[in-house]
Amino acid sequence: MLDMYERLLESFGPQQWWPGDTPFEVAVGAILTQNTNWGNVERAIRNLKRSGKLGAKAIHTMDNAELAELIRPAGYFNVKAKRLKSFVGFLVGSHGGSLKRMSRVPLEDVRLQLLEVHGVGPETADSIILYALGKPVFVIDAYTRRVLSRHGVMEEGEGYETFRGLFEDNLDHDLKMFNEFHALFVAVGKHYCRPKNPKCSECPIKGA
DNA sequence: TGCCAGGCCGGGT
DNA sequence: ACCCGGCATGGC
Repeated sequence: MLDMYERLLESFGPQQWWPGDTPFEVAVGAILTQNTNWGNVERAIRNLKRSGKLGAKAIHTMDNAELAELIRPAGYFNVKAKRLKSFVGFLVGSHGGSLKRMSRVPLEDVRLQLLEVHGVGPETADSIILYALGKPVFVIDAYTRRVLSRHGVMEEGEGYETFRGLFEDNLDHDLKMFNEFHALFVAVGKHYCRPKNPKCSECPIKGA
């Protein structure tokens, strides 16, 4: 696994993903980007900022229709409006509206809490934990699965936890490295592992 | 022009 | 325990 990381880092360089202005913005982005191009998410976040609504209280008190209109460019705007509100409801109700406070809860505990939130599945939960809370969990996404299965490392249909275990059981739990590694899977996936356009023979991790 | 994007839920087998 | 349809905008 580690040599794969090093190859990817050498090929694509540091990705420096998701600095975001605040952890809250990062968490919102994690929900908005579900099955969605990041460029569209940025527009939605700009709309929220421009309206002064990018905050826990603002979203908590906004009605679904108004929120949906603001996040329209991110697609699935009706379902995502509900999901954002359920996440913020959880944040306010269980952690005083503060990701800082939420980050005091041990990793596996906060992970189980997030998975209870409507609209937060394993990838979104782990993206929030890694990129907004700054705790070392390994995020698995469609690219990770596809790249690994195309290179014969694991069956694509294996469960999320099986993929997560592959990394977490075989690597140091290093925040910076987990952060970069996941982002690098997205980068390599976009270049060499599109669903109907695989270019595995040119992929830098070939044979790793 | 289709195809694709940093998923998840609910209902049906 | 899986499988599938629905959700929707915007770039290439």
